[in-house]
Amino acid sequence: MAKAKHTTIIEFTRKIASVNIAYRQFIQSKFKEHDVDLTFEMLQVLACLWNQDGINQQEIANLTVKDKASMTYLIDNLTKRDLVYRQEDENDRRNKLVHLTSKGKTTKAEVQPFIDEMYAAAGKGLDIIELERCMSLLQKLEQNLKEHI
Amino acid sequence: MAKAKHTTIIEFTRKIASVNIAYRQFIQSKFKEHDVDLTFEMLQVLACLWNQDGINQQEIANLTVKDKASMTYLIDNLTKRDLVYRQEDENDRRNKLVHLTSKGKTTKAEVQPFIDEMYAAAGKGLDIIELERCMSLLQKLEQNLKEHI
DNA sequence: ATTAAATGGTTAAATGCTTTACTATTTTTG
DNA sequence: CAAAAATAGTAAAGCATTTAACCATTTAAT
Repeated sequence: MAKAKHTTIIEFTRKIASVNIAYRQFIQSKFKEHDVDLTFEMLQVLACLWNQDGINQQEIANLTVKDKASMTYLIDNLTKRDLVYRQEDENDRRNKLVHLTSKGKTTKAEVQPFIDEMYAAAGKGLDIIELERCMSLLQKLEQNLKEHI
Repeated sequence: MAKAKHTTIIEFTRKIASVNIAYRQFIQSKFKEHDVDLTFEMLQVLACLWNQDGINQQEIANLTVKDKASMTYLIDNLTKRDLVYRQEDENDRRNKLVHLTSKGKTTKAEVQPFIDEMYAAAGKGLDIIELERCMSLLQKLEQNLKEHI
């Protein structure tokens, strides 16, 4: 690979990591400011359920790009906080369906504004066409990495 | 914000997270395949030192986009494995300069090929101009998030 | 010059991630 | 149908991250 391109890829990789961290810090900072006692990961899980309640742990893991073992741990913690509960799936007893408690449901009203704010802030001044072009490049890059493992 | 754009940003955000994970899994998979007993995070630190030995912990933290507390922990772990050692900076005694041991240096030859392979795989078929355009969009997005915290 | 502020590092606690091994259940295959 | 493979979830151990409080040292302000 040409030196210039190699250097560009290295910078690009670092930028992806730092953007990822910026998202996380945005939410953590808003939550701290407003005394919301939730981690970024818990929020990711809750957001899936606000969109569709009663999906199973593996489905949540896929949506949040996490491991099923991490998901067990996260659902445990959310259960301790009385935000969700597990229910066995009668149609396929391997599955545990995850449901929001009433507290889990009301939490949405409390935190959704911060999520909307995050997306609004992130996209400020960005062109949707550019975003889509960039996303398709990211898609190719991800596919490249997965193909060469 | 228009609905289409909001949806695009949400997808975009998820794609950034999944690309980040793809990088990590690429390295973890190569390391496992070749019995290299290093985590992704340890590699990030070592790669900084292979590039420039003897920088301080905060500099490594900045380069790897990590917290200084995480850095203390990582340097502790790398020290236990006899890959690096700390040295007090005589010019500014707040700093600890981190140096590679001889084992830390020889590890580079073992591992650098996988890193090069990762960047080569990632960039395959991608245009450098596109990469730079995408990177500048990511830069704006990151700046947006930081400004609205 | 002295005080206040900033910087670099450490520690501890709580949370999260990853790997491996394991159980239970369902689906595929021969 | 029975054996094998795949899928969903759990558990434990080791590693990583975040926050907050805390030192030590250096720099800035007056």
